[in-house]
Amino acid sequence: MSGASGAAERPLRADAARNRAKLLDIATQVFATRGIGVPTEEIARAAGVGVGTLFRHFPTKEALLEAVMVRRLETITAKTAQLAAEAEPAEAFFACFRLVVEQSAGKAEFTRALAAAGVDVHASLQESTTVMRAQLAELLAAAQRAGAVRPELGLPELIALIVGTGTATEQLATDPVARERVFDVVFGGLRPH
Amino acid sequence: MSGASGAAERPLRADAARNRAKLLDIATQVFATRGIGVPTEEIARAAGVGVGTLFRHFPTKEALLEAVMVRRLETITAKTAQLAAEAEPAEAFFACFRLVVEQSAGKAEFTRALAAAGVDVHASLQESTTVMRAQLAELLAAAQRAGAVRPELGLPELIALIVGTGTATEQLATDPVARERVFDVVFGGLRPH
Amino acid sequence: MSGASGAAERPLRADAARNRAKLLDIATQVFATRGIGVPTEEIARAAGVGVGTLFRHFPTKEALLEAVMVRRLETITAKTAQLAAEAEPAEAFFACFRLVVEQSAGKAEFTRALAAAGVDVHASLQESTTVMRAQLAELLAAAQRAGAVRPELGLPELIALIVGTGTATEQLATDPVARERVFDVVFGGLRPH
Amino acid sequence: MSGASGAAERPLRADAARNRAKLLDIATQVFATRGIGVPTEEIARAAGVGVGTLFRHFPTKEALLEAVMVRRLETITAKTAQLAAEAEPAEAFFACFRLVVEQSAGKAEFTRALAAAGVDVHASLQESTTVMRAQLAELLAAAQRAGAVRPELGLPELIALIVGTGTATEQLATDPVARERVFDVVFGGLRPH
DNA sequence: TATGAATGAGGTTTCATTCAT
DNA sequence: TATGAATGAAACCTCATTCAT
Repeated sequence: MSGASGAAERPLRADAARNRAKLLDIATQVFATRGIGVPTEEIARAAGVGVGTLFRHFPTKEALLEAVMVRRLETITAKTAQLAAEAEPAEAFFACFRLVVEQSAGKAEFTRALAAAGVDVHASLQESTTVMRAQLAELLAAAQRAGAVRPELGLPELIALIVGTGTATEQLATDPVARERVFDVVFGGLRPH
Repeated sequence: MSGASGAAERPLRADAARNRAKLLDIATQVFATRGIGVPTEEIARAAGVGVGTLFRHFPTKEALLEAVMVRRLETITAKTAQLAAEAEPAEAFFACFRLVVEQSAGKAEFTRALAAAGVDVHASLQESTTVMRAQLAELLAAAQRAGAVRPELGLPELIALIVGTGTATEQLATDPVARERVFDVVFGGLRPH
Repeated sequence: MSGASGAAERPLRADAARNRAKLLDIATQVFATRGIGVPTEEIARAAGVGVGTLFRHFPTKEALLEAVMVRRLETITAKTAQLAAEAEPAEAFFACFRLVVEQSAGKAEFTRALAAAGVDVHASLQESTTVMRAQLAELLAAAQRAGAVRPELGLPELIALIVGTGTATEQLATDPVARERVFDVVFGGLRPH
Repeated sequence: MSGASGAAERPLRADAARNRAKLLDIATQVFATRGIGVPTEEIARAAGVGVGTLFRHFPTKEALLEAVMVRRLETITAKTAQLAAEAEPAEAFFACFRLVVEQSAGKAEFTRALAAAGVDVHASLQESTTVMRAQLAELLAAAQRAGAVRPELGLPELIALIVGTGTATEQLATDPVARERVFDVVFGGLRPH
């Protein structure tokens, strides 16, 4: 398991890899803060490369967006797996819920794309979301068996709640205390009544 | 009560008024179903008028969007006021929460605009949101006095939760049962532990 | 037969019609002299309108090209029909051959497009070429019955020869005498040996 | 034979020479089948080398095109010289006419470039065409002296007819019989009436 | 020397907004 | 006043050519 999940087809030259990474980083950030409407050229400029380079790496704006989302999902899934392995079911469930929410927070469009996940995505993205869904399903089931979460809750609702909580906390970016109270409410509601 | 909230400058000829109303109706619907990215021309065509007419009534695309939101907010505020007057504090609070969520549901862009409410809106929208915020603040306070809602919850969190719940239910559009479970969770969490 | 062949779907405002015509004229000329590679914007500028106007009338560069060709074909077919009606079979055949060649002369790309006629064209162009082919077939048959043209010649060869003669005369643009000798050769070869 | 026609500046390493040859072969073929619009990169890929290598050998896309044409002309000139030496004037003339046409057939862009020959070409191409023109002039004169070709025909018309016949036969690629009839017509027309 | 990543000018097309009819 | 044609600033994307590896 030495190769990371993204496993490039060919080794990719050092500078090319650097550029690709830089582009993904910048795009993630720019899409998050300014929405997916930003001109491709601006992302290229922010990354310090020409448009041509961007389009060599991501042949389409949509492809760039997808790559951003895939990478983000992969990061989350990796952290989730770790958390799930290390903690008790109940603790793991809530920690992961918070993790996913926080990783997506501030990235409105991304959140929306995650929302559309089950619907019409391309192969690579499909794959990433499938992994994440499987993880969440497992965490949920374990937490329910442990009596820490309402037994009637299904996976779709869980995902909807995660996305919703992301939207909610996004608006409270400047007020950590209020954000914590939002988690209190949602987590409180998730526990058996 | 001749001067409605929008304060009409001049009486507006009958057909002009009809056009304006039609445009608002169509725009509400089109923005909701196809996103705010739709060409202005398409909205005009759907409303059966020329683009010129549209721009005569709303000097900017943004102005149209704002008008759509203002009208929606006004509708909601009116219904909220009615509910608040007719029901017990606790009942009124939850009914209004659900009302606002459902009125915004399926209108992702609108939800986001509502989210941005406290930040950078234009005068007319500012006014509408202020009214709504006042209503919600009152409902919240009353419900808390009645012991039906956690006492530590503030208005910002409440609004964030409404918006978040809107996002969440939006994704469960086809599954009313799941949607109801989302409300169960959120409402459960809102009550004192 | 009051309506011209092009029969606009809707009356089209006076200025719009003027612009459309101007664009077609300019495009015909520019494509002819500089090839189909010229930027669309240049055609718009030459016609004294903005790019937007060009694209309102012809939603695609290809559409513009097609329109240019259709109009040219229609002009030719009309003149051909007149010639065919007025002259004896032999005379008509050769006059039309020359007419088609000369109308296409100097328009290399157009000639090539005409060449591709039977192959992959869009509806409107298909229609125009079909008419022209029918005319040529009739002229050829009549001339052959009159003993003025080799009896074994088929329509495909005739068209190929027209296109080829067009290419040939195009190169002799500055030397009318030489061009006439090319016609002598081809016409001589067309007659029964 | 160290100084080949192109006058190699330096001996050129064996692999470099192989690459150059491969590039010319592939380019000839690709330009012929897909037009001169194909991206340079595609030609490089088809030849199994990087773009950099292509541009080392041919500093410009135009230079590559020119090299392709020069080589083609050289091939034709060589074959023409052989034919001219081996056959009677009349036979040689018609055989060479057909040869030139067929060597250019299916290479529309090339034909056009040949057509532009007398006009604005670069040195190396100029040279090649000059040789070919001299050969054709000689063949024509001999055939006219032998009474096999109309005496009034000049070199420009001959070249125009060759190019035109090339265009004509190109369109009949799938019908050898029709193509033969085109030659019958042109050859018939070339003979004294 | 060969490679292919990077560059960026330029091409086509869209769309908010203005203005002649 | 209503219409929809005209406008032109961008947006996305391609490709000849350069240059680091």
